[in-house]
Amino acid sequence: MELIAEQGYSATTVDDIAARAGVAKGTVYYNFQSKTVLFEELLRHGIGLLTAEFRAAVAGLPPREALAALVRAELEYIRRYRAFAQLLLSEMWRTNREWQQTLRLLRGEAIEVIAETVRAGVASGDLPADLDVRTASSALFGVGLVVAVDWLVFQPERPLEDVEDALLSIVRRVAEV
Amino acid sequence: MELIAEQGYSATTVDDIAARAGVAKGTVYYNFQSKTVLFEELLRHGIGLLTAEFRAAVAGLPPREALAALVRAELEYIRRYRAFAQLLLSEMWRTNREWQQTLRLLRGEAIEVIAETVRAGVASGDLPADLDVRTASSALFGVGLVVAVDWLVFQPERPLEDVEDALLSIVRRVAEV
Amino acid sequence: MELIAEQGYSATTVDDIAARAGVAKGTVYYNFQSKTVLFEELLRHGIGLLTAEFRAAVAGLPPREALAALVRAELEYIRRYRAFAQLLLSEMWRTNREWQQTLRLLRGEAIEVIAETVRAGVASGDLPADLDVRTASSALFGVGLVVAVDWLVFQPERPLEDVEDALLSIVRRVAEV
Amino acid sequence: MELIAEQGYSATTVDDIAARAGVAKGTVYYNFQSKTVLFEELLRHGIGLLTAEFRAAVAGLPPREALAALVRAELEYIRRYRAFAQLLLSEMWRTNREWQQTLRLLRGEAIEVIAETVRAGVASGDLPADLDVRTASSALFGVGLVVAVDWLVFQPERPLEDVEDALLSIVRRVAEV
DNA sequence: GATGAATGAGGGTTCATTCAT
DNA sequence: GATGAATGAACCCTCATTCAT
Repeated sequence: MELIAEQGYSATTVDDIAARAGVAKGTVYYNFQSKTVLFEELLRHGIGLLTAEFRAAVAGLPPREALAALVRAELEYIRRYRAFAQLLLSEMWRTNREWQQTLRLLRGEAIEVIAETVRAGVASGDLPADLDVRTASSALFGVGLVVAVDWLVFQPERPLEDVEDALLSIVRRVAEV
Repeated sequence: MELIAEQGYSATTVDDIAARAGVAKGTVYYNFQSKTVLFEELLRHGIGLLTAEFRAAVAGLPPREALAALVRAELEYIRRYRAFAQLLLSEMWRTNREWQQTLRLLRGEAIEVIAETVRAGVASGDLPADLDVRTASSALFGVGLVVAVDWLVFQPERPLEDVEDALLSIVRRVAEV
Repeated sequence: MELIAEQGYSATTVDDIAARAGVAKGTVYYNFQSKTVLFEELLRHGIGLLTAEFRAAVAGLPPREALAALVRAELEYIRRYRAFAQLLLSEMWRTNREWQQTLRLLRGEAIEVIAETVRAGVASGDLPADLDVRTASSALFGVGLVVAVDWLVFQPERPLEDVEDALLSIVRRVAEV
Repeated sequence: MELIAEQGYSATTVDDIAARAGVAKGTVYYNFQSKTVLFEELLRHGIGLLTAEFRAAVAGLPPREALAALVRAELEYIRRYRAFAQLLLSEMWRTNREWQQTLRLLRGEAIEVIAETVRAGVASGDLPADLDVRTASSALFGVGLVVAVDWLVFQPERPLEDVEDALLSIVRRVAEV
């Protein structure tokens, strides 16, 4: 995960992976069908973690607070797994890739947590009735990713709290009934 | 441009490029120092086009209208050069790439147009005084990219006008003094 | 070794080497870092052999006999590894080559055996006191090489013993106190 | 000549040659059938020069003095065209080269001048009667080349006069009736 | 369960040569 | 007489994958 997240998929060789894992190259193939499958499982692991944190963040909170909690959870995740976040940003909107299917599925699972929150908010009247659930959810996910990574890459001296404030204030305005 | 934008840098071979261009492989190397340089010139060309359209869009407009015009110009550009936009989204926030230097420079030129507009708006009082110019400009650029590409990739049936409306309304709210 | 010695470094492709060795091309690269490194190891092997035979030839002999033994050892070596000797003659005095460093080192080791003999002879008074050790050693090495190879290439019908006699008589005259 | 002598045949591209000559690449092919032919003419020119100097050196001298003059002429030539001499040393005893035929011919012409001197000396009784003309001539030529170049490459700090003295004294002893 | 030597398809790059202008 | 854009064969090298042990 460290290697591929830092260097990218193509730049990371199976030799590298085996060496970092402290096993022989054959062992990688003993445990994974192919490099592609290994990468898919990496994506599964990484996005699964994010989805789990999304779930933990919203647990028991009312819609508007849950929304804020999701933003915080995403930023926190990106801060902790910065390289993986960059990887996601690179791969998420690409087409013609072998693992595209898998990635869409995983993206769907993560966004579904956001969607549930939005859906509940719309139903309870806490969020605007004309808010398109699917659109709002995926936009929130994507915007959080790009804004946070942009900050990390191009303005690393700034504290991530600033991003959080900016994003939360925007979300709040958009979420106003 | 079509090939690399569609398949990505590594997946596109120089053979592919030569074949698509209808020339021999040697001809590619007669015109470009290396595959990397070719890609850099591709980036230069593509982002140069965007920068030019940014400049054309804001010409003579007052700050708030210029901001809206920039959003429209970016979306229009992404609609027209969809594959290139995906490429940008994939490469813009990666590190450890040979063309990173070039990309950062070009990104800076494009964002500078946005920054000039924001700066003028803050100076004239049309935009909030506490708006951080650098941050706001790069965020606007990034958000437009990810939201539009997300739409194109995951909800292609929706008209791009919806994205435009959504983005413009957000920008307007954030830009309120 | 046969291939490179016969055709030269550039004219011998890695494909050739793999084919002659009866392995796949990748196998060559699994065992050698690069074609250059392979060639360096070839030089190391070949010159190492010569150095070893030099050492064996002089073992226990008094200076003047040792000198004659060295000439005989060199000629015998050239006869046995004719192609390699030609290779040495071609590469030894070239500059601007990647393996130059390696070659100089190996040359130094081989010549050092000769030098030890000459030095001992000068010290014991068996050889002229004004003989420059370094010069005499490298000249002896080079002359043996060029005279023997010249004979092999341009007058192959002549027995090598003639060269031996000629060289030994010259060495003896020069070595006279 | 400068380029090929310094970098070697393979390392010098036709582009290099054209650039150094200040003409277009096509012009090189307008004047020379191929790179090989160009190299052959280079050899012809370079060795022709040496042959001419040999002829000039021996003109009118008695055999033993002519022999000494030849040694001096060869060394002087090597000093002046050092890179070309290294090139000769590299190519002269190689086999399986395209220009081998040409090179042998040219070598023959140069050595013939030496041979004429030796032959005359043997006939007149100035040189030992049992001296093999062909062998002696080619050996003198080769030894001069390798000893002088060795000196230039491995002991460049020493004056070439030392080599001259050493070679002349050897030649004199060998030439003693 | 684990290994690592071996593979070979495929990639980027070079460069002598050609030929229309 | 001269040019230089275009060529394509050939080269060195990489690396995901296999398989006998």
